[in-house]
Amino acid sequence: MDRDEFVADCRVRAATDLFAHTWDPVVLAALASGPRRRRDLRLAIGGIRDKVLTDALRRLLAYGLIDRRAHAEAPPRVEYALTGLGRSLVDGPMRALGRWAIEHGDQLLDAER
Amino acid sequence: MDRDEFVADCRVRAATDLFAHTWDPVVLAALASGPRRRRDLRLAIGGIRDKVLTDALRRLLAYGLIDRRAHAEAPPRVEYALTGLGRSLVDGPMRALGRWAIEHGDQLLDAER
DNA sequence: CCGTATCCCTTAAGATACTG
DNA sequence: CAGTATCTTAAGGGATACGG
Repeated sequence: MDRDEFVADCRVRAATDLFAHTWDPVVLAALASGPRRRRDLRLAIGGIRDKVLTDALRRLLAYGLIDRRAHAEAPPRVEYALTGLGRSLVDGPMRALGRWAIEHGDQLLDAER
Repeated sequence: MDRDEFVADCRVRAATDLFAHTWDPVVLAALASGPRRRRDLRLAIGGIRDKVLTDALRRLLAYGLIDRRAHAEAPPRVEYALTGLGRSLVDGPMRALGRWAIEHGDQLLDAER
């Protein structure tokens, strides 16, 4: 991997932007263990607003990281799940980041925000 | 790694927040090949404003990911470098993210922004 | 249950100019 | 060279209420 691939206009930049929105990685993580209904998602995450969750889901759908399945029932049932692409992101880079956080997280001086 | 370690209030969340600011990972990447003076940093990155670079450097210093060395000379010389912690982040998770981006980046539908 | 519609507030980040 | 000082704009995210 060349150094310049890392700087400014590069594909790595596009990848880090996937984490630019606070809740997006959290939603991805909540889907790591399998498909989930919207409500379960919101409860599992905790502290997320409906609007914010909607925004996050929309972005992740647009990126092709998750997909949405609506079942025509009453009451309505909608499930979200990782796509293959989303799965590869979660199992690869996100897991690596998780391991790093567990190992080095306590060294972060100002990580509270 | 437990599932709950991944969701909402967890250390992974703290880690993803490190990528929440657009230019922070770019600056880290630009320091991957070794210490750099502020000016070189700005030129290597390209398209970054002085103020924005200052903001990014301040955050990274506060997080303990980089350090700053000012040499008492004329003209002034200031060098920034990765700390051990910063190095571990760049060589680990960021590199994993880079590999993922190179492999799967073209599948991102709306990654332009 | 699954969202949408507002309103508000804060902050990132761009643009421009200037100092030690 | 290495920053600081303002100003401005856009957008993320929180709070609350309502609609299909």
